[in-house]
Amino acid sequence: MLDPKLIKSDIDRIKKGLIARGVFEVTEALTTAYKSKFTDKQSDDEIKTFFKTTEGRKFAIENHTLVTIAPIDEFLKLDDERRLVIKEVEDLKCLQNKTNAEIAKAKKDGTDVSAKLDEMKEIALRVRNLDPKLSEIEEKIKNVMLFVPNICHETAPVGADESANAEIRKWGEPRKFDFTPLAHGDLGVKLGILDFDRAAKITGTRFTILKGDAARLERALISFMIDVHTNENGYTEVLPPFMVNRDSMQGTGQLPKFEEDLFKVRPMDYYLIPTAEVPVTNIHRDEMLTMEELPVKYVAFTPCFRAEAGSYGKDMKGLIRQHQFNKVELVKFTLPEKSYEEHEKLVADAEKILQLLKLPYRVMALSTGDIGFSAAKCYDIEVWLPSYNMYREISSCSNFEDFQARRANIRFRRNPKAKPEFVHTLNGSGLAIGRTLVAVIENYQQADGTITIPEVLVPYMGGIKTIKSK
RNA sequence: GGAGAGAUGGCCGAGUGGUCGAAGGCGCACGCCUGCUAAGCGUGUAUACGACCUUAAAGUUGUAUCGAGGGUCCAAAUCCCUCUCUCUCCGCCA
Repeated sequence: MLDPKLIKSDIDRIKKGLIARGVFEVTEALTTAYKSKFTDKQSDDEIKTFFKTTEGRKFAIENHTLVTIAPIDEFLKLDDERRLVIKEVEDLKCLQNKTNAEIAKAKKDGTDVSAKLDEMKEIALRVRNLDPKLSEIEEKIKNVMLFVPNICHETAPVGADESANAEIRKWGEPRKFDFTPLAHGDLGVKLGILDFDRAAKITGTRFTILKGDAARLERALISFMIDVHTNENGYTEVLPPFMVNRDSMQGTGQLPKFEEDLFKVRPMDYYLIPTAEVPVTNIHRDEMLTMEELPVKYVAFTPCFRAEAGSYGKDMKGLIRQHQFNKVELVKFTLPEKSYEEHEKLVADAEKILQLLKLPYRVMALSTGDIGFSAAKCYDIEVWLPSYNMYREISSCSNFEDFQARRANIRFRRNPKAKPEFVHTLNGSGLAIGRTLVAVIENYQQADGTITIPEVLVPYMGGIKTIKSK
């Protein structure tokens, strides 16, 4: 059933002109035209007029950013229809209720009511005809709505894809090797601590067996990260279910749009979680939080399962892209006015792990074209990987503003009498364990083929300082 | 997996077809009263979506909501079906 709150707030957003991104892929030609024809001196109105005449679609220009407003007309039309039908149905029901009261009274008095009953039968029939019409319209609205992505924050760099991402800061210097560093996959197999072939045998491609010190290192990383986040960063540890129902997936925005990326569990209609974000954010679904509770901060370790059909090249080898991987995830529920402040803190909390591990990284602000469906703003933390000779994503920290809160109905009151408001939700990897393992193996490898254990992990490794061939 | 019991407002709890958005109690809010660490009295106390009104807040009004969905009926908290969840017992299991 359609959640009326969802309709209301989405229509409001759209009326305010805050619309879908994704315009760039659809109208690449327009973007090119836009770039070649206009300079920053042009007024927004001039540009707007140009686009209106260029194509039958409507566009809005805001701060020289092209945004489509195509869904507006459809929404408004459906909304008007909905209002009309509601009015009609409710008037009829009102009549019904009144007549019902009269019938009840008349029956008590012993008066004849057969004439009224006939009248009522007719009204009931009319209501019955209108009800499906209403649900059909609401279904349509819901379908449009659930596919409308979040609106990017004004501080997100504008651009079509990852080439427009902005580097915010860099930490550490990539190490200079006096030998040719191996890729983690090759080194791991050589050391006998990674086994891809047997994993493919027992399950399939894109699964890996960690063995001996690699398995222990994975476990060490998990404990280390959780300890830092709970002891130093103030998060509460949770261990959620690794399967969730459809409502949860819809609440955080994975469904309905990304069904094909998920593993479905039979015989229940459950899904394997693609990230702890799903079960952890949904902890407070349909709940009313109090002012004192906020911000709520959780850290959760879970395996993550991703079906993701497409893949390419180098990532197919090694641990970078797996159907199953471990991750420590940070999730926050905050006051709306605090979410961007908390977002910065969240990134810093994740960065701290890399700093303690002494792994070089950089922080990227994702462009409007690269940000995921549900996020308003997103920072990726990218760790240096010698075998790629580049930085690779190891954490993604997003502010969803009220996008997830609206879908999942997570609210709070400023005081017991105040109107409920939606919280803002945020999450970020803190960090992806598998990729951290890769970064440790590659950055800490030695000329003799051994791997030095980062200092902070030694206690978690039972005092072992080096991984050697057995 | 099998058998049974249950799900009502912030909480407890009545209510087996019509005047029930729902008795009563607790809690909470406001007011009154009272000279004593308190009690009493009164009033109010859900959410959502419409309409009207308003600069806005408020207000008036309609509809829906008694775990969820569907059905019967002129009319459902109440009858029927399906599902979910909780509790008790049995089975199975780490």
